[in-house]
Amino acid sequence: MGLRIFKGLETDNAYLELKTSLANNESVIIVGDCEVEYYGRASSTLTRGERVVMIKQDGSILVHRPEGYEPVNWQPPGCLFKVDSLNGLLKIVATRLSPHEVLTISFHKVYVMVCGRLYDKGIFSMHASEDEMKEAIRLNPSLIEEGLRILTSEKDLGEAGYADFVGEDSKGNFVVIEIKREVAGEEEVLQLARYVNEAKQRVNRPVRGVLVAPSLRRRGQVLLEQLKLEFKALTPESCKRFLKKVPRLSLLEFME
Amino acid sequence: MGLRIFKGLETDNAYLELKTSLANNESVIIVGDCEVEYYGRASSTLTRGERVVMIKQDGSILVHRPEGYEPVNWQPPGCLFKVDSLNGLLKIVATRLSPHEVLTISFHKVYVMVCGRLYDKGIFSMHASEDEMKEAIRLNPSLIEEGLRILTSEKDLGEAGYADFVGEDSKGNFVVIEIKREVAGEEEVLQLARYVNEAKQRVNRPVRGVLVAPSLRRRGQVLLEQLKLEFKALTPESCKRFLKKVPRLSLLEFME
DNA sequence: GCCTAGGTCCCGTGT
DNA sequence: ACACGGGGCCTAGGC
Repeated sequence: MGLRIFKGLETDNAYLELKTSLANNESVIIVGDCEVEYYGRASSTLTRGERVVMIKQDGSILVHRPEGYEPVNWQPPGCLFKVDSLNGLLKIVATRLSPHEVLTISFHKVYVMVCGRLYDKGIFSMHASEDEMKEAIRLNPSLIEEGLRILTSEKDLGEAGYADFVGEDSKGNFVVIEIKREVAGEEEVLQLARYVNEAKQRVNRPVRGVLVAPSLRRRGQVLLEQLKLEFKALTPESCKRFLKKVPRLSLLEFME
Repeated sequence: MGLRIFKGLETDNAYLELKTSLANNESVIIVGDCEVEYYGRASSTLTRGERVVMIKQDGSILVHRPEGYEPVNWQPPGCLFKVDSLNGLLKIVATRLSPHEVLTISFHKVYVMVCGRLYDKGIFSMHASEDEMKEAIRLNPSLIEEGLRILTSEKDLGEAGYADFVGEDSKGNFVVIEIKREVAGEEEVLQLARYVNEAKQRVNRPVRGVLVAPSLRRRGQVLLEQLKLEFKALTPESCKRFLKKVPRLSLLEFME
């Protein structure tokens, strides 16, 4: 690791180092006293204060205040950087082309600057998402109801969108299934209703619609009853527990 | 500024410094080689790689890979930290109480560590959001239609939620107005429909519903027609241009 | 480019 | 605590 670390740099020296770093596509962290302006979909100003600015190798940039999860200002990956040194200020202009947005950071003081390429080939894997619920249901449709058979996943229903699953119940009814990892509401019921209506026009037999989620909000319950749809409570945790018990294909194999 | 900066610390020394920093409620930035685990609403693992970890004064923590706008793992403000040094590893455990979630970061190597309190009393101000559209419309309802009068803003419509505005047109009809800063869709039409239905039960005269947004998606258009609601195209930019021309009260004065 | 759908979304606000 | 609405949301996938 060849990180270059600078303490208490004058802004004009910081400018030179930063220019080199950006030319070499390095990551840069700057801690210092700055002000920030943004113009684009919205616009904002932030007066002077001490912050952490992170520039990443993919052309993203974040301005972090000493509190809060979110960056106060930022630019997503792929933006263009221009740096300048004038009147004792280190100026960083990060421009995004589409939509056209400009972020300008002006450092009055640079306390610390860390420059260097970071090597990260680590593998990130996530679990207990909607995908895991889908896999569990595919392997064991009786998690939703006894006798259910899954026919297709991610069924294209044209204008209506994509149903998570379509299947068939023990009585031969067509079943459209929409799965949510979290508590569902009106929006999710409406989504299912679209799929069911579309399916009714395509299938020459009774069509049921089942919303699968950990729970359903009051408004969603009202709409669900009006539209004569059904709800089945199921949590990602219970799906995960089920998957643990079953020797199974990997998610990747499932996807192909 | 009294930032403490450490290069190439052994993990056990990093542990001691980090413990002191957290006890003093300082911000900490660590650049190093680490692995990460998360368990909570979902769960994830991330194998070894070089990353930037930021701990903030409000108890939030972010793990940033060298690419991407978003942190790969994180914990929002208010979490509890526990640090440990064992087997040559610096271990940081950040726990959130509700929902119960645990983030564990294990550093194999610490390249740089920066510790210190940051002072940021800067003032952040945002413009051209939905609020600015509302203010422009309030000052000049004819941006929506000639002869419109605004009666109240944020009218409480009980179960149905809050309409952005209610007003009265030149023919004495009651008008419910929903404003969106961005392209609107089905969801926004549905929201307006709720407000209109609620208003109809409360007002003893014809009720119109107008959705105001830069544009309306196809699906939204269909639903809008079905529900006999109306759409008026208006962009935040045009509202901003209007506001610039008018000497006006501040947003704060408007809010009271 | 637009549109759809999801997220450990986060965040404020109100009940 | 839950629910609802908003965000410069961001991100990924399809067309």
